[in-house]
Amino acid sequence: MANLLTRKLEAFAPLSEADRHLLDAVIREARDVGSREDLIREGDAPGDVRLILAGFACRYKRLADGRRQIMAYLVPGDFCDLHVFILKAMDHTIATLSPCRVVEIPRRRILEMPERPALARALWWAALVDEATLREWLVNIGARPAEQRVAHLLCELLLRLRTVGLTNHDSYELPITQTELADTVGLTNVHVNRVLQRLRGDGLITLRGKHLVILDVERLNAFSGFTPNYLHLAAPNSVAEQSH
Amino acid sequence: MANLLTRKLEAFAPLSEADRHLLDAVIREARDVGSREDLIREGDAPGDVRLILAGFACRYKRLADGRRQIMAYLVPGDFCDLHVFILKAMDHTIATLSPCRVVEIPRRRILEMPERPALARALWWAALVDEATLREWLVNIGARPAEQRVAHLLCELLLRLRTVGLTNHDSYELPITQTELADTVGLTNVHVNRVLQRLRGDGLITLRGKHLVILDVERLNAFSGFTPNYLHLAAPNSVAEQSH
DNA sequence: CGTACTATTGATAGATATCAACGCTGGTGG
DNA sequence: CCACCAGCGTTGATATCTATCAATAGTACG
Repeated sequence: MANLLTRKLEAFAPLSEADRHLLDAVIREARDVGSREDLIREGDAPGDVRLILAGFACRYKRLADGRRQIMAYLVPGDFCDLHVFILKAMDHTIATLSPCRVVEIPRRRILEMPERPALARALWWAALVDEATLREWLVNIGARPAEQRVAHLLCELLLRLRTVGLTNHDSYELPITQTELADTVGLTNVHVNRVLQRLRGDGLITLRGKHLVILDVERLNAFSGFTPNYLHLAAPNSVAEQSH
Repeated sequence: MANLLTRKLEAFAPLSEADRHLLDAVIREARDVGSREDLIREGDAPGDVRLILAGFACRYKRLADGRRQIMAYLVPGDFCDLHVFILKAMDHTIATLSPCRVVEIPRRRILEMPERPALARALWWAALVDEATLREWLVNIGARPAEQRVAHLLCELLLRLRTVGLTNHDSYELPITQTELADTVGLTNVHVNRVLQRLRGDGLITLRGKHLVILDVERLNAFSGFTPNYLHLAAPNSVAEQSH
């Protein structure tokens, strides 16, 4: 299996053999983290750069009334905090949603990237896509009704997971609870439950346990208003399918 | 009057005399743009870097049903697109909300920044703060009820405008329509209108025309759950007051 | 002094949250 | 291996919030 990270970064532009080797080296010393553990907390000083190799993690904030808002999903190939080390304190918490495999990359590894222009650009790209995704989530929560909101999220995840080879045709594993889904789209767990039932009823998806199948991608895209432009993928059609 | 941009960047860390001169030079050739003009549109290729010197602008996306979501306010001292030139196409539109004064900074000016570490770090910081603000907006829209939502926005703007010297005690000019406010917090213009009335009725603010007065900052902060940590300001108390 | 936004108000509809309960499942300890 | 427990998904009834629709009143501006 190809290195997950190179695979993702090459969705932007090809890398040299040397760059790929460097990325391989970076990924060696991963560790496993259990489900629902905080990786770094709001207020902590940012340390090394973390990269998710397997599992789902998220960024979130908790409000005074106990409500929590998930602001990003981190899926395999995503960096937790590529550039934050400039800042003195984290302004949000990062936690696993499922069991995860995580690498910690020494800060200096990242700092020496400028010597490798293609790699540096690829990391830039990754950071810009993260930000663009955040903007799209804002649109999603701010302007779309409940059903299109969760549908949109499912469409986005299909593409993101596909670029790292974690889809099987139009299905993937979504190791997330309905309550967590609710915290990400700004709805109640009860309401999310009903929304999912309606999406199932409309023949758009199948979701049993943690296994999601999108029955008609075109229709789900159209329904939710999903357009992948904000993911800034180089060649939308060139991504190969691969089951884990 | 001190250079607005240096003033903002020094909210992160002091700059050298040379750096400040460079920023002064960058700002010379500004142009005026009318209200409600698009500066760059979704789909366009990013060009030079733009910086707002006066007035309010915003990032927004428009959905198929005509609804629009504003994803960021750009106030004086804010960059429109610091690093996007890596990408091939804009994924959102940037437009003025009021008459604005804008500089276009040649891309190469930005690219030579790495030779000035303090400056480079300051620009990094600005970009990270933009992203952190975006996250906070997501929390705002996703998890806070209507009144706290708009209250929170007003609290944020007070601080952001203060760091560039555009506040007068606890008041500032908010050259924005209620409908635009509605498009940013994900509510209806009618509802925003009622929310504002309640905030007025509770003695929290005064808003006549475009002039906003926050009557009790502490209370508004507490009410809306505002904490400025995500703005990553170096010295919260050291900012001087200055009326325009 | 019209004209066109913008702000405001009232009445009503619709969406989403809240509250409460129940069944299912997977894991865990006896 | 079974009994228990806790978390998760599901359902129903109801309350609350926010949107919609429609109209009127300010306000700015040519």
